[in-house]
Amino acid sequence: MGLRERKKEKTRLAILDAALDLFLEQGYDSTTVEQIAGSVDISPRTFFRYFSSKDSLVMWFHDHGEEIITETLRSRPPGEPPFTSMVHGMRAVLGDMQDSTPQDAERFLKLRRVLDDQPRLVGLSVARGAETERRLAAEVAARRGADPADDRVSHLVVAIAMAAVRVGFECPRKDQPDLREVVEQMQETITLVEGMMRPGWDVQDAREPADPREAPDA
Amino acid sequence: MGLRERKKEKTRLAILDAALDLFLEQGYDSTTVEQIAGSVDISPRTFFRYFSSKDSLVMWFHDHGEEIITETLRSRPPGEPPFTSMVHGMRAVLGDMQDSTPQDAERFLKLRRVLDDQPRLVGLSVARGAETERRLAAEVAARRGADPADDRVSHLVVAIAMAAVRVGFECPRKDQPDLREVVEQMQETITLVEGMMRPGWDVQDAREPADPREAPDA
DNA sequence: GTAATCTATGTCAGTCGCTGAAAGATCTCA
DNA sequence: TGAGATCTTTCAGCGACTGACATAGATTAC
Repeated sequence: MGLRERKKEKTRLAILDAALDLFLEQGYDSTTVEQIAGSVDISPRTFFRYFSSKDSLVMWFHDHGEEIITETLRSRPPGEPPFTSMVHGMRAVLGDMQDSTPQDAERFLKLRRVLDDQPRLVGLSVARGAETERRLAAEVAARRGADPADDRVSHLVVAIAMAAVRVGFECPRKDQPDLREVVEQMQETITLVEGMMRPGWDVQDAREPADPREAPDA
Repeated sequence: MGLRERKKEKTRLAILDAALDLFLEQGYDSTTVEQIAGSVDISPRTFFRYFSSKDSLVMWFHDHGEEIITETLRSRPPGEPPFTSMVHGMRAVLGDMQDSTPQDAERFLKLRRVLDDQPRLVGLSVARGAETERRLAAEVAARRGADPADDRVSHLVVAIAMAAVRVGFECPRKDQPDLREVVEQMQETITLVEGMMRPGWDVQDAREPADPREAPDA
């Protein structure tokens, strides 16, 4: 990897870090691209050469996650139930998070805080999720041998799985969770949704709101 | 209802119709607010008094649906399983669609076509869905007597239900379906997702595709 | 080591979405 | 009809984003 490449990567991360800090300081909307660019000494035009939009600053996590899930799907055994494969994909994402460098972990946590008081941005991430969903659904449909363009079951598999990840990501309400906690929360949510896939799943623990962990069957 | 009110409503619909037609003719991105305003003889500034953004032109359906679901949730018996309530809400939306005027039906179908070749816009709708989801989840959590701020099961109930509606909305690939067909598709999808909520739901009908590329393993 | 080349960056001008403020037009109602 | 509320337009301006062109720097060929 040449010196040039490394410099680019460095700039990229510098922009990201500067942006996250500014967002946390003064809010997403009141931070301009000009400011971000200014604080890493590049021109606004250059900013857009690194990130296609201000919004895309907050989507790198999503995009990375999508890659991992796609790879995982391709590597799962063909006969496996699609939802199970999706669950493996999601767990792979969580695994990747646990292996991440301290710097990456910090970025992730900052991102979470930014998204936390800006529901619109979560929305954007979800928005990109809609496209992701089509791609992943095609992937899943291919595995099931169904028509990729018109297989609602595949779409639903993906949509439900992604919903679970998102809910897990959003839910921890503690203000300064550490990475491990967030990952655990997400893991629990995935487990939760796995357990839901049977009749009555949504009643089950409504009877006992005090204690979330309860016997799996009534 | 005064003359003023009626005139406003008329303008609103005129804008909507003009916009939908322009979007279909020349694409969403290459249609400017100036053009839309021009074709109904109002100033661009006035456009923004009727619709808070260009994007919001494409969200009226979503917003309307959210209202109906919220109302429905409030009117369901307290003991009912939350997912069942959500299903009632979604069916209410479909019912409302069937009762809509021919003009509204046409608008809906045009909207569908616009969204069809602009995944980003579906995304936007979904994006707003994220906020909707928080509201509805709070509603559901209240019904379950759980903490509205931190109840993942409620979030999941809503997220999964909305995913189903969205998938049903997106999936019909026929280019010129009529309203009845779309509604039926959505209905089927809802039914489908109801049936999924048990172990193995995602394997189940993988056994009977027309062309079983894979043998269901043991 | 110098020249040729490639690529990242900066500058500039311009489009589009969107907003606040102030002035003008229109409707409503006493 | 006149007073007051409400709707619309005009205008000036911000911020995101883009294309075109020029420049500075790194890379490669000689």
